[in-house]
Amino acid sequence: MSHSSARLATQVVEEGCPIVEVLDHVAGKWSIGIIVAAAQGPIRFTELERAIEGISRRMLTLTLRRLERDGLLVRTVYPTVPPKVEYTLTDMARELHESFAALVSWAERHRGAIATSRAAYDQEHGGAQAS
Amino acid sequence: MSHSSARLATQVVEEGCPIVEVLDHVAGKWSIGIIVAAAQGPIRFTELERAIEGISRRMLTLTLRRLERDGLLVRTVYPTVPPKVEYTLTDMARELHESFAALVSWAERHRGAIATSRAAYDQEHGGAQAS
DNA sequence: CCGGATCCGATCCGATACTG
DNA sequence: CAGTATCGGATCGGATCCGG
Repeated sequence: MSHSSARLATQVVEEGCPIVEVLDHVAGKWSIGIIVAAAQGPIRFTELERAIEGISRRMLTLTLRRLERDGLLVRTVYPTVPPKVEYTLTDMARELHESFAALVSWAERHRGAIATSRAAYDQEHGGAQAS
Repeated sequence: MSHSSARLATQVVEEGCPIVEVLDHVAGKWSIGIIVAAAQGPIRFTELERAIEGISRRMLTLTLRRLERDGLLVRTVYPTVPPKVEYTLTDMARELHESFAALVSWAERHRGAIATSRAAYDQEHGGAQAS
């Protein structure tokens, strides 16, 4: 039937509705970078700040808080002077990291094709379009 | 050395910088839903609109245009009355869909734990926090 | 070193109305 | 059916200043 694909899509996406909410958190602008950067082991605030390069202190803090709240990151404070804070991925987050690695791999493999496609699209739809 | 993890993180994320730009497009609020919904075959505009349920016509159009521009979707117009437009995933997008499926699977498996973690976090950090 | 608080411009996105 | 156009609120995100 011609409906079958639409019905199936409906099911998939409706089931996914709370999922989308989860993914929106996780797919925030900086979340992927943080999780990738933290994947090799505990990492400090300043290390993250320099590692991601482009992130502001504000967004780093906010994103860390959200990831901590979602149970993806554990925050450990060492009461030393100067203070030292380490962020560690939870098991849940390490699983997620594997999917992210696949995503990053995909982006690397196809970003050339994507750029080409964009250029072609922009040229045939009035050359002045934004990113 | 204690630097090694930070150095590695820096490398990974800096290489990923143009990648983040790509992923930002792809990880837009509705992109995943559209790609998942279109994964089983060509799908029409209205079918998408009903399948995703929560998306506005405006956002559907904008997201479709962006995905088309990025070369993830092919738009086919049948000059009939009433008009009929079908959207089809490209091979590149079908690859991406596999990663998305893994992501969705992750979100399904862990959304309970995430909700629990959030509740705990909110309780011990002044109960009134937003989503 | 690791943040929190505030201001403010940029952007996203939904609601609504109109079209071929 | 498949869009486009415009408005206005909400949210994002950078800059800056302050504190433990």
